[in-house]
Amino acid sequence: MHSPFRPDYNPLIRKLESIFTLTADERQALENLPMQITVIEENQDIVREGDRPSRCCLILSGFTCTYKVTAQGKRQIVAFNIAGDVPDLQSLHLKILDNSVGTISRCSVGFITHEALRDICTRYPRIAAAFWRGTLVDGAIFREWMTSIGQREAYNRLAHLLCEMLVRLTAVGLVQDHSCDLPITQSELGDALGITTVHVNRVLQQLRTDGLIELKGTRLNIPDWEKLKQVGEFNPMYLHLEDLQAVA
Amino acid sequence: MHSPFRPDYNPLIRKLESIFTLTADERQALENLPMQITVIEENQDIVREGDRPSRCCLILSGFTCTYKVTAQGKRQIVAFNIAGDVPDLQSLHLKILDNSVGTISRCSVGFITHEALRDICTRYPRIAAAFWRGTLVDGAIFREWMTSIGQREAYNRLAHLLCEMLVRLTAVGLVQDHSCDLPITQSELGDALGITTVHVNRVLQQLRTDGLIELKGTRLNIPDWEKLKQVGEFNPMYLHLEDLQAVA
DNA sequence: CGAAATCTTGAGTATAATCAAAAACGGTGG
DNA sequence: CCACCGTTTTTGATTATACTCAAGATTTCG
Repeated sequence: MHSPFRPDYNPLIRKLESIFTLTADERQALENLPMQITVIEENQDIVREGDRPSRCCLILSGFTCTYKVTAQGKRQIVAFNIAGDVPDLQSLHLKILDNSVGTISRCSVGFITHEALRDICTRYPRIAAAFWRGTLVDGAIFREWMTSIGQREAYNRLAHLLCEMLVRLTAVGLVQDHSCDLPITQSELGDALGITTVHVNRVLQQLRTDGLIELKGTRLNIPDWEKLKQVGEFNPMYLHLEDLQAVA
Repeated sequence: MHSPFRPDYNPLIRKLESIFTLTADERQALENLPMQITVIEENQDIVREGDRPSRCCLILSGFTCTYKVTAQGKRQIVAFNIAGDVPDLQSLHLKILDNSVGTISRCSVGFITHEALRDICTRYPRIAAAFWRGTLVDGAIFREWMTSIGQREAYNRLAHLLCEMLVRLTAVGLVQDHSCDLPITQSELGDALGITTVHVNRVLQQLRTDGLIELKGTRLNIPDWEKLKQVGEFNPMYLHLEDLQAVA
C-alpha cells in the first residue's frame, strides 16, 4: 500500500493520512520535518516528570509507556505508546511535564524540536488540527482506562486492555492473523491496570484457560476475538479511528 | 479585581486571562462570542455518549460531571466541571462524543456553536492555542485521577480529590477561608473514586475524625490544609496553573 | 552454563464490596 | 409549623476481590 521504496516510512505521516488526505505541500513539510533519530534500550526514561522539554519524541518503533509515580513510590502506567505516537506532544503547550515516558522494549525514537513543530503548525493549520486531534484521542483513551480501572474487575480490565492494544497495533500494521508482538511484562501490565503482578498472573491464566488468549513470551495471539471483546466490554469507538471496520 | 460593572463576568475570559494577557481585539472577540445561555436543573444530561454535537457547552455556574457507563451499567465519573470549563471542547475535533456530561447541581450553561469556535480559533491563533492547552490540562487531570484510582487507597484518594477541587475552585474565586460549596453527593464521589457509596461514607468519617475536613450538607471546610495535602499526596503541578502560589 | 529477570504457585490477610435497614436531611404542601 | 416524601447519609454484618509475603520454577540472555 505504501511506497515499497520507503522501508522506514514515517509512521507519523501514516497516522495523519489515516485522518485526512495530505496535500503535496503538507506531505513535503512532514517529510522534511527535522528529526533526530535515536535508538534507546529497554527500561530507559525518555523524559521525566518535572522536565521542561524543548522537543517532542515520536515513537518510530518499539513500545514505550507514559507513567506517574506516587509519593508512596507506586507506579501507574497511564498509556502504552506505539509507533506513530508522540507521547509528550503536550509539552508544546504545557511547560512542565507532569509525567514520565520510558521505553518498555528497545525503541527507535525521533526527536523533533518544539520550534519545528510550532513552525509546521503555523504554516499548515490542518496539521496543527490533526495534532490537537491526536492529543484529544489520547484524552479519550485516558477516560476509557479510568473507567476500566475504576469500574471493571481485573479479569475484564485485562481483556479490555488487550483488545485496545490489538486494535491500535492493527491500525499501524503490527498485527497479522490476530497475532502480534507484545513485549510488556506482567509487572507492567499490573502497573497499567492498578493490580499486582501476582494478580495479573492469575487473571492471565484464567483468560488462557478460557480460551480467550494465547500469550507466550512476547507473542500474543487472540483465538477468539469476539469473546475477548465481549469479556472486555470493548467498544473501539473511543479510539476515534477513521477506518474502524478495517481494524475492529 | 475584575470590573464591578460586569457581575456576570464571563468565566471563560477570566480563565484565558489567567494564562496570558488578552489583547483588546481578542477580548472583544471573546465578549462577542455568540452564546446561548440556558439554566439546567440538577441531574440532567447536557450531552450524551454517542452524540454528534454541533456546539460546545461552557459552564457558567454550578457543577457538572463528565462520565462514562460500562456495559455492566456502572458509572465512572472522569471529571468534575466547574465555572469556566468547556467539558466537551473535544467535540470540535472528534465527531462522536465518547462520554456524557451531566449536571450535578443546577447550572447555567452557555452553548457556543462549533462554527463560532472555529471562526475565533482561525482569527486568533493565541485563543486556539489556549483552547488546545485547556484540553491538555484536562488530559493531565485524567492522568492524575487514573494514578489515584489505580494506586492510592480510598482514604488518600478521597483526600486527593478534595485537594484538587479546592484548588480549582480557588482558581475561579469560589473559595473563601478554606471553605466552599461542594454539592457533590457521596454516591457521586464514589463513582469518581471507583469505590462504593458505603465506603465513601466510612472514609469521609475517618477524614472528619482525623480533623482534615468538615463537610456538612454541601458545605466543605478545610481546617488543616497542609495535612490534607499530605494525606492526599497532593502536588498541584499537574493542574498547570500559572498562578500557583495564589491558590495552593 | 549461570545469573538475572520474569513467571508461577500457595497460604494468609486486608481493603473494599455487598446486602440490608435505619437514621437524618431537604424540600413540599397542607 | 409540622407532617410527609424521596433522597442522602449512616450503621452493621458478611463476603469477595485482590494484596502481601514467600518461595520455587521457568525463561532469557550474555
